[in-house]
Amino acid sequence: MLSAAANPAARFSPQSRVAVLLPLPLGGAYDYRVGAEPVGVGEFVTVPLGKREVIGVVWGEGAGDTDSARLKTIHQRLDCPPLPEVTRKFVDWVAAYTLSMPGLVLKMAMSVPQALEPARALMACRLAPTRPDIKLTDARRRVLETAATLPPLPPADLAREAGVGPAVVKGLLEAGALESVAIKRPPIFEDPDLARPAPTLSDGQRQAADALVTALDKGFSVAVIDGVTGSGKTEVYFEAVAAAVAQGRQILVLLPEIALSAQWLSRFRTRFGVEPAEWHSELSDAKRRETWRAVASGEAKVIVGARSALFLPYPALGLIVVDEEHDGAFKQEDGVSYHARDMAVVRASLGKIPVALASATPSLETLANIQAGRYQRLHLPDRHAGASMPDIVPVDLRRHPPPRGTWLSPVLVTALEDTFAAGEQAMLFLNRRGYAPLTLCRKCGFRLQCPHCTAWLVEHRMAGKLMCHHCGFSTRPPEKCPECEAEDSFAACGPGVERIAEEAAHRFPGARIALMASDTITGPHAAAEFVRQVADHEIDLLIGTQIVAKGYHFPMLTLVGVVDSDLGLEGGDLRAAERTHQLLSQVAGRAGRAERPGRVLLQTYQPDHPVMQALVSGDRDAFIANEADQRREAGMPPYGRLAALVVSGPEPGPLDDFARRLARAAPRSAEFQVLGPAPAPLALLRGRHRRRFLVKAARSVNLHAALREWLSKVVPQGGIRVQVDVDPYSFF
DNA sequence: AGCACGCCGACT
DNA sequence: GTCGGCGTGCTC
Repeated sequence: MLSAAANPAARFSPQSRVAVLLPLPLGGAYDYRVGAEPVGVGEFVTVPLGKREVIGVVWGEGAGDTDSARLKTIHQRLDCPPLPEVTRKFVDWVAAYTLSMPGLVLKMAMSVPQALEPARALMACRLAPTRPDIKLTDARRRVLETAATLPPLPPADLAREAGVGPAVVKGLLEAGALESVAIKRPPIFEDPDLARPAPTLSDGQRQAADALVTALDKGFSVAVIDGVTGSGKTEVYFEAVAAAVAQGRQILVLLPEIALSAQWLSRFRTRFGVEPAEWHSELSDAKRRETWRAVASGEAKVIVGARSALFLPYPALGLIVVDEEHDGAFKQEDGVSYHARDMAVVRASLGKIPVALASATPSLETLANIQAGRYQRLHLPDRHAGASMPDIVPVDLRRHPPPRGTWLSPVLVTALEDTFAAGEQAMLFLNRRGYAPLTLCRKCGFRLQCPHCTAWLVEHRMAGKLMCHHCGFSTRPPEKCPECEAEDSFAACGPGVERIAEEAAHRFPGARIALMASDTITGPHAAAEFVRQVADHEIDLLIGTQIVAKGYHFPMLTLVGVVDSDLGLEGGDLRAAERTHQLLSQVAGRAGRAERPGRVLLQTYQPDHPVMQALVSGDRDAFIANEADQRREAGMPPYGRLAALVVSGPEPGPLDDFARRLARAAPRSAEFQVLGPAPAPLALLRGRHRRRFLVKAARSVNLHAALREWLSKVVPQGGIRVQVDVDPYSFF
């Protein structure tokens, strides 16, 4: 009855041939011979590969296409929970969808190799059965008394309990008065406390929360929590989190930038009394290892993470929440390029569980899915606790221009003065790091450019550097112009946040000003400290880039000024208008979140642009409907499909030859259009030349099959690489 | 990803 | 004459 394929817990007997997937960029799983010990599908094993030994996962029956004489034997089975079937399916699915090597996707699910070693037992001290004849000091007596009354403790804990230094415990261990025993490691992550009182929800919130809770028992579904900033989306999904925990399931909450989400964590702590497990790129190796194990064993119940947390080996995942689902940070661009929101939906579907997408400005993709009836919309129309929506006003820079050499219009300056006079806080938003985006020579017009990229060097005056925002290149400002050798001839062009801070400091000498940008915030702690300073009103004016737009809640913040509302509209990329609308809505949502009404001033040269009009009127739905119509007519996502193909290489000549050959091999039809090759928007990036193709396909064609077929026809060589991005977001 | 093999510059 | 630079290629 039970064939290997039908039985998810298939085991393979000694000497049989199995496929082992290795976390390496290889075309697929490799076949190995099972050793003396049988192995099960999903189990972690070590295998020989060339001269070394690597950890892999038993992926299924061997393919059998390798000569059995060449087959090597599995070395050993590792003693840790097998990779769950749904995780394996997910790895395969993502690899197929993104056209990337399955091993690279597996790597995302494995994190650190040490995580797979058996957990080291924790050493603890207790009284030895017989006390040797030793000199008893006060400190030693305290330690022995403490050890007699408490269960065995690790040396450091015992020393702390006894109020002595660690050396005393060490001395007693060596003297034989204490002995060490192995104890079970205490759980690292405590279960959320469900007995804590839940906040009172509004009727709208209650309905949405009930819908999410009901969905927990009904298999796969997608719900969209669509509510304006301040409408209490987090409280709503916390109810579903609580219900899922009560069922003994695990919950994954994806945030766009976990390292900057101190406020989210404190809300979680308030609601559930414990810390959730965190997963993001800045975890230390030790933390990463113990978190991975706690997820794999089921000990960690609630995991909050960045997009990579999707690939953790959850044995009992019951709910996924994607907060700020519209956020571009969910799209991974390098390596395996995937959109975490879309993959979260896939993961939920494979796991037959519900997923909730939350946003004040849902993406067009998500809204299209609501319209098509695939996703259920849970609408929260009002700000809770009586707060009203901020008043959004455009400031026409043609009519109220800032004085020469400055960037704040008199209208905005007056509003800021009024705000400070009323004892309230303000925020200025400009999505541009550094002092000035471009530096040029006044004598000859030479522009300082990155030597490795097609990009200007951005002056960071506080750091005393010129930096490339694409590759990290940084240099001291040159003494004289590299072109005409003129001295002191450099002029900063345009504003960055540092320059706005300079202007504000000059304009409002009494105001306490803080600058917040990704390069001035060095980690979660710095971000938390910043947030605290603003929340405690130690800051009057917060000036920042994108990161101030995130879900912070500052009750005294009543004025938001957007320095350059038109910035995101440049470049004419597909999502420019949608993205600008989302970003500015988010920024605007920072104003007036408590009982004080908020005001938002949008400095713009295009007050009639549909994006500005939509923000001013608050009619998001009309704006989106119009965007959707345009996309539909152009056959663009979500109504048509896109893939970007970037070919890169060290030399432009051979690269162009290769690109031309690729172009000639392209299948072309009305349903599958290939545009390019064209120089990629960054024609030179990190020293590599880049050319780009754009594939525009109708939903009716099998995009993946066509791409695979196409790419198989031309083999890159000479250091040339082909990178595929299915559903590209940014066009860089 | 590693680790090999392989072909051109500064050392004993 | 060798030691060693990292470019290309393979690993079941």
